[in-house]
Order: sequence, then C-alpha cells, then structure tokens
Amino acid sequence: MFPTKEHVHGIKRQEVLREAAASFNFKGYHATSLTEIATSLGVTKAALYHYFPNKNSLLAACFEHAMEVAFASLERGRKQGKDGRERLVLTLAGYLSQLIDELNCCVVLMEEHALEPGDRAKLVRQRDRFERALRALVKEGIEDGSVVPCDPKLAIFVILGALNWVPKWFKPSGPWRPEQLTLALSQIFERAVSSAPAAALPRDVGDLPTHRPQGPARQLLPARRGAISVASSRPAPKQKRRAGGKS
Amino acid sequence: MFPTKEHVHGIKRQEVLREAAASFNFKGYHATSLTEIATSLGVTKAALYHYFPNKNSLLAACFEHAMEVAFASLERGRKQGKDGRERLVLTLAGYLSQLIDELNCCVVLMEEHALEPGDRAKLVRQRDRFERALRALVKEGIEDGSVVPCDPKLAIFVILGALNWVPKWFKPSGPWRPEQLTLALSQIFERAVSSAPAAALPRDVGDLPTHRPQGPARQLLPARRGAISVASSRPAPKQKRRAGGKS
DNA sequence: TAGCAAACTGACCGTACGGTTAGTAAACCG
DNA sequence: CGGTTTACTAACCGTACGGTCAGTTTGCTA
Repeated sequence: MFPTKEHVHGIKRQEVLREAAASFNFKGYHATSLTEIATSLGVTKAALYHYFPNKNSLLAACFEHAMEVAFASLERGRKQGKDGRERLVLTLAGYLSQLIDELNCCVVLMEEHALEPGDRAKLVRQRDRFERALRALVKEGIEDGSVVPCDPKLAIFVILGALNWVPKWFKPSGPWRPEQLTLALSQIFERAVSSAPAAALPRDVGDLPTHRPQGPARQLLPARRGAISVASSRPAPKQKRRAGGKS
Repeated sequence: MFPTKEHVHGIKRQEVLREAAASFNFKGYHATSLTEIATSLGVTKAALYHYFPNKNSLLAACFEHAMEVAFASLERGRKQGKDGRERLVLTLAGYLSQLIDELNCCVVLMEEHALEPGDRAKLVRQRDRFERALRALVKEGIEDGSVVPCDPKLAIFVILGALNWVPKWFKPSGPWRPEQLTLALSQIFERAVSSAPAAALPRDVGDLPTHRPQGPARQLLPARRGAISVASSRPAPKQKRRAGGKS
C-alpha cells in the first residue's frame, strides 16, 4: 500500500514545519502564534502538538534542516567546483535553492535568540563551522587566484546578509522563479568577489531561464475535514476564545 | 544655563531610544520586553512611559529616525557624487555610518510587521520611496556607464540585505571600528556593481584607517540613583514580580 | 523654607499566548 | 463486528508582558 501510516504522519509533519518556517521567516518567531500556524493549516492549535512537542522545537527543526542543507551544499560545492570561487558559489546556490523550495522560502538563521540554550549552542557551533568553511573557500579562492584579495570574514558576512534577507522580500508567487533568483544572486555574488568579474549581469531577473514550468506543482492527499492537508488553503475552523469573559 | 530641563529630557529620551533600538536590532521587537530595556538603563518599566507612550511608539521612532537618516544620506549622496555609482555608494555609506553611531548600531527595517497599521503604512511608503530612489541611482549609473548593466531591483535587494544584516553581527566594541566597516562595505558594494571593478579589496578590515581614537567617547550626565543616565551600565534596581503568587 | 512639578517606583490589571487535558470521531485491526 | 489507536477539538490553566496609577522622592523656584 502506498501511503503508510507513518508516511502520512511524516508528510503532515513536514507541512506543519513548512508553514511555521514561512511565518517565522516572514514575521519572526515571537510574532507568530501557534494558533496562526494551525489556522492557516486548517486545524486547531492542539493538533500541532501531535507533530511537535512545543513551539520551540518547531524553530529548532527549522534550524536543523537549514544546517543539514548547508553542509550538504557545502559538500556538493566542494566536489563540483574547480577552484575556490566555483566551490563557494556552488555552495551558496545549492543552499539557497534547496531551502527555497523545501521550506517555502526559508533561510532562517535570524531568530536564533529564541532557541533554548542547548539547541542554541548546537546551532551556533554548526553555523560557525559553516561560516568558517565558507571563509576557507574564499581564502582558497584568493590563493588559487579565482577570488580577489579581500577580507574573507567581511565577504562572507555580506553574502550571508544578502542571502538571509531573501525571505523578507521573495515570494514564490511573485514574478521571479526560484531558479531565476538563485542564478541571479549567484552571479552578483560571483561578481563581487571574482578576481576577473564578468562584464555584465542580467538586466532583468525575470528574463533568466527557468527549469520548471510556472504554477504550483505540489498537490497531494486531500484529507478529511479538519485535518492537515497539503492543499494549503481551506476554510479553517473558528478558534473561539474561552466562553465567559471575566465579569 | 547649559542643560535646560527639556534638553535633559530630550537626551534621556534619546538614550531610551538607543537602548531599545539596540535590543530590537539584536533580538527583535517581540523578544525585547520593556522591563529589559528599563533594567539595562537602570530604571523600572514605568519610567519609560515618561518618554514614550507605549512600546510600539519606540519602534515607530526607530523607523522614523532611520528614514530621516536615509533621505538625508540620499540628498548628500546626490549632491556629492559625480556619477550614478558614486551617488549610490555615498548614500549607502552615509546611511550606514550615521545609523551605527547614532542608534548604537541600528539599521532596523526588519520588524516592520510589529508596527501598527497607520505607522506601518507610512513606513512602507517611505521605504519604497527610498528603495525606488536607490534603484534610480543604479539606473543612472548604468546609463552613464559607471555601473555594470544589471537588474536594479535585485542589486538593491542584495545591498540592503547585506546592510540590514549588519546589526546581527557588528558590535561597536568588537575589533572593527564603525568607519572601517563603513568603508569596507562601501568598497564591496562598489565592486559588486561597478562597471570597472577595482582589482583589490582590503585584506583585513581592521587595517583600514580610522578617524576617531579607540574606546568609548560618549559620557555625560551622571544622574541620581534610579534615573536614566548615559553611562549605560549600573547596578539597576531589581524589579520584583507581584507579591502574592496566586494560591 | 514652602510649594510644586517632574521623575520614578512598586504594586497592580487585563489579556494573549504557550501548553494541557478530557473527550469525540474516524480509521485500522483481528 | 467489537476493541484499540490515531487525529483532532473545545475548553481550560498559568504566566509573562504591555500598560496604568497612586504615591514618594528629587530638585527647582520664590
């Protein structure tokens, strides 16, 4: 049988995570209430506790996923790139594109302060490791001549800033496709650090080639009323406040 | 007489704003409680209400100040720059440097969602105007040949992302002086968009020239116990929770 | 020195939100 | 079929935080 029990559970869990990530990215962790997340999934707050033990673990899961993607991209970049600059740009492009379409536009890494000390320490360790690896790529690039001499620390701060800012303005429903964005950003980054910058950049991101056709692709598992579905938007049950006011 | 009553009030107000801005920038609006702000100023929460009507107005004031600085920098950049690229870079440098030392490292512009609808609409209007102006500078630069042909919208997103990210990692007490940071950032931005990029960038931001000597410069008005002083750090009165618990 | 306003405190209120729990309804299993 | 598990809801609790207010301290003015 196709959708086993655990499989369905996993998919719904993913869906919760995606919704949470999108909201955390856009409005911030503290500004996002569980009720909001639940409502936009068509369920009530309590339902979320079937998938995550508490709000904080949702955030932790976002970070965990982001860091997994980060290191996977790093490895791929290291393998496929032929010099420091290529390795750097490939890593960044992989990181960005994967997070965009897996977590509905997610680069997180803001909001780390909201994590609990243990989770936070772990994240900080991993993130530092990732940043150090990126800086190392810059250094490699300087040494092999592919990257202009510069302060690797600052260069990486600038690049990560631009990257982490993406969720604030990018909407998958907007005029630019994720692949176009990834490509265009890579080119700007490349130009900023390359020892021999290209003469030109795309004049309009929307003119860049796209791989996938327009329009939403994902659509599965129409669930019963009041359950988490993947067809994102539905009436949603009203969530009443406690009956008697106070007086 | 030197410090008139209103003058002192104004200075303290500034001090509150600076403290709030620093915390909003670093941890976010919702993660910052008024008690925290008050405590680190050495007063209690209620004291803040002598300077601002509510928490939201603190945020609004941050944005207002940031936008004033933005447009002032824009005007200066327009006057002093000789081509599109120079005007752009001067604007950005002015914006960054002024915000860093006036608001203790502040570029805000995240957290706009926390504003009340009226304030928010105003901010969005102003910010859009600022962004459009920056894009116009890029376009000018492309036309006069000082800027590489590119998508002005994306270029500005990238630059503002890097800029808005600064408060997340920059500490005035760290190894880099604000002027060094401003200069180094300007050079990277310039390189990313210039039609004829410089061959090199500074290898170490800390080696760049500084104008001011190291160490904190500001120190005024030691206030009486329990009042807002400018000498930032002091014991701070404990802020007890309500006496009887609940039972 | 009295009078007064501004600055601040400490105790308090209302409420939004994270989290819990008892109960229901569908789905699964023998 | 009956029994059990899973998914979910409605109603509720505790509390942290924004905001208020009566009262005290400080310092200016006359």
